[in-house]
Amino acid sequence: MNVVSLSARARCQSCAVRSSGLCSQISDAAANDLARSVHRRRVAEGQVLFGGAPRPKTFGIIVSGVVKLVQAEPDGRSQIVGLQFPSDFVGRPYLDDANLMAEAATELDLCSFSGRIFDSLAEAHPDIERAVLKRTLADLDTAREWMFMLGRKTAQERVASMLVLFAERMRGIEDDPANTDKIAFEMPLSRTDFAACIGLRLETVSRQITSLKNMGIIATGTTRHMQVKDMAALRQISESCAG
Amino acid sequence: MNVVSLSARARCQSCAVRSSGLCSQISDAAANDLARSVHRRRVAEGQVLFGGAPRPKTFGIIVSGVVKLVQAEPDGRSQIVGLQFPSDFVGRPYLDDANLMAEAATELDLCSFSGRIFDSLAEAHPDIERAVLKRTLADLDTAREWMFMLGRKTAQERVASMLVLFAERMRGIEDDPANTDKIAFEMPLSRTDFAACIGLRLETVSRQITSLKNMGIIATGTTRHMQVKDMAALRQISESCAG
DNA sequence: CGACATTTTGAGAAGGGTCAACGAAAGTGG
DNA sequence: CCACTTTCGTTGACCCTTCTCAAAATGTCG
Repeated sequence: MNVVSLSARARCQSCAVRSSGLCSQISDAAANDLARSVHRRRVAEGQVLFGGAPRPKTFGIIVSGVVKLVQAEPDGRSQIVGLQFPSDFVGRPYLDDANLMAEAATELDLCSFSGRIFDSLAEAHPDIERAVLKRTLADLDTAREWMFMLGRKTAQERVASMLVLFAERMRGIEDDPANTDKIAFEMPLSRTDFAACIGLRLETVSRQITSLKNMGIIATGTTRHMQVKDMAALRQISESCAG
Repeated sequence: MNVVSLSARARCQSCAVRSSGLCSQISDAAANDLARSVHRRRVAEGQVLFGGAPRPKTFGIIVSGVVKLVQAEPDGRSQIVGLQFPSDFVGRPYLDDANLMAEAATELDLCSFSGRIFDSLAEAHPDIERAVLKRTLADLDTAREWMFMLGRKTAQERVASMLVLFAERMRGIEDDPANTDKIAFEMPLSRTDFAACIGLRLETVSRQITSLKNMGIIATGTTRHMQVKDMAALRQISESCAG
């Protein structure tokens, strides 16, 4: 069994999120058990991880890509209430029917496991539950800052805030970390999804992006390519639109 | 020590939230340890439980009253991002400086304990941590439904939603549970706080309440007294304002 | 009863929504 | 490889909801 567990863990050595994922915050014993139960899989953009009718109910840690959490109502309105990035945990423990849908916003690499396996691991290793608790508390903090944005910020502040978020979480693909003022990245979301994140219509988002371009703070190449030219200015706008 | 723990637990027998609080969802051993560490106290309206500068950092379970969680920015704007009612857990484990403030919206009865005690109890009893995890996940679900409201609902839907929430959580003081269509209760929040919950100005809230009164769906006595005359209609409005 | 805080009502302004047209990019099939 | 369709993003014009500022009304408490 040591052979199995060692080889399972060995695969983790080359994992892109080994130092920041949930798995890095638990005991070796728990990490070994987890590694043995996990499988790497690729998920196509648009695929539902949980919350859809047939309920695949996936758990996992994102290795690459972005997941959107969508709160949708029968009348067609929907709001994106969370985004999960590489190293984040995806899943809703202890509840079969969350009124919430998780969908791959981009193609994903997922280190995934089933709900049953999560339950038995949580039972055997309290430190896994503690790590999930810490992540959940952090998600709650994020959700509450997001609520401030939805309740109180202007359109321009919202767009700037979201661009700051993306710039911080999507960087590293082609950037040197030293250059913190100019950041280029691929937008993980369509304009429609972008708007659904910040509680606006896509036309409004488009206008605000144009406005930021005219101010010289950002530039866009092909549709999804975003270039922040003055991160400091963007941050300032994200906090107060007043001038 | 059994004498001590028994007498500590004995006090719980008369507690108003003994059957719904965190303490009812953990093992007897954990509940005994918790009971021994806890003290009942009364908190005045407006007092800060955590997040203020001198940082009292209270943990506790609400026995009576309402706590508001406020996300405030330096420029003066603030958004209420959560409300905690009797039997809810208050506190932010594992983080000294949440960017968030918890304040007594009404006078409170609190079954409280310190952060240090929480840490040692969590260490000794994994089931306490599991119970907190479940509460936190439920809080996250609530926050995300709230986000939908802030991002997508109209003023009238927001006011109706919040009244439904209050009606559901403030009832029981003078109501028979059989009569689910007419509910009377005391509003735990001022108009200003009410507005801060749903991302509107207080004038807009006031107008919407007037409008609901004119529709015959609610009635108000003195300022804080609210009477829902047609709960079904209120629910319907809370979900879609369309007509 | 009088002073203060809170709530309601009013009128006007503005931010963002809606509808519609246009342009750009990407997939499709010959 | 190129027309064709389809999807996605941008821009424009107009309108409606909500915000803002101001005043009146109501409630609260000494």
